[in-house]
Amino acid sequence: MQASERLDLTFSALADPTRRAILARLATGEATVTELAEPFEMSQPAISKHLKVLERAGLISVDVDAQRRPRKLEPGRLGEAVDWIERYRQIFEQNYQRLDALLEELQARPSRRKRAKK
Amino acid sequence: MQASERLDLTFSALADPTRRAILARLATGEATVTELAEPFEMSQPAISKHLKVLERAGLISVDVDAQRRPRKLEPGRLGEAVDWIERYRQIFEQNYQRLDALLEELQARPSRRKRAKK
DNA sequence: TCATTATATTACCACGCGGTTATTTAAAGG
DNA sequence: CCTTTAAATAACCGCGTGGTAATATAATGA
Repeated sequence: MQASERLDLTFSALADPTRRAILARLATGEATVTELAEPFEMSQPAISKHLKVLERAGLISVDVDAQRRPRKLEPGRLGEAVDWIERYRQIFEQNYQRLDALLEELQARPSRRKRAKK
Repeated sequence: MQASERLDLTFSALADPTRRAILARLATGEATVTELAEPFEMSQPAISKHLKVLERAGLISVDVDAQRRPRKLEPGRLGEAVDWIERYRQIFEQNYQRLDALLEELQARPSRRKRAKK
């Protein structure tokens, strides 16, 4: 799968508060569908759908234990998401440093602007 | 606004490849709607919609310069998103450490399991 | 004043998402 | 076997999203 597709799936999986709560719960250890459904005012099929979204995003994985299907967190994709964000924050910061230096220079030696700020 | 709502808006804004590309572009400096629309095979109103999503999420802000409306990156919300992810990665890592220790202990002194792995 | 440029807004459409209830599948265990 | 338990699947619904084309708004500048 393409990196961009993976980011699509990861970020849209993280965009739902129920799914974030599921991940938060799974961060403390694996859990079954019914265990995960219990704290929510929501049907079991609804939770199963959310879990499928999280699986497609590669954020969780399934084990098999009799009739149970315990889920556990798979944090690799979270890392990719953080990496994407941090990359552009860094570029921005560098740019901001330069802008800052430029502003200081302009205060020291003010000159004509290309377009007036209205 | 609630922190959870902000995360909803931030992550769903990041879930679209066009919007991520826009943010990547804005990380290198501010740009107008038409400048942003140019590299995409997409109409100007489509880009304006994407920009509105990014604004609602607080990821960008608008300046006024004559008829132009240059957008610039507002990286604070990206920080909130990273913080959320990193928090649960950390909890998971700690849990994983403990699990690791437990597994070592089990190998040293194996005992009855509660439920067979089938 | 009038044409041009930049952007926003409106109206529309197809599609996917998040939820429901009802039903089905699969394994466990008496 | 048959019942129970755990989870998945199907069918459905309302709504938001991502796109379009057409039009409106706003500021510039000749």
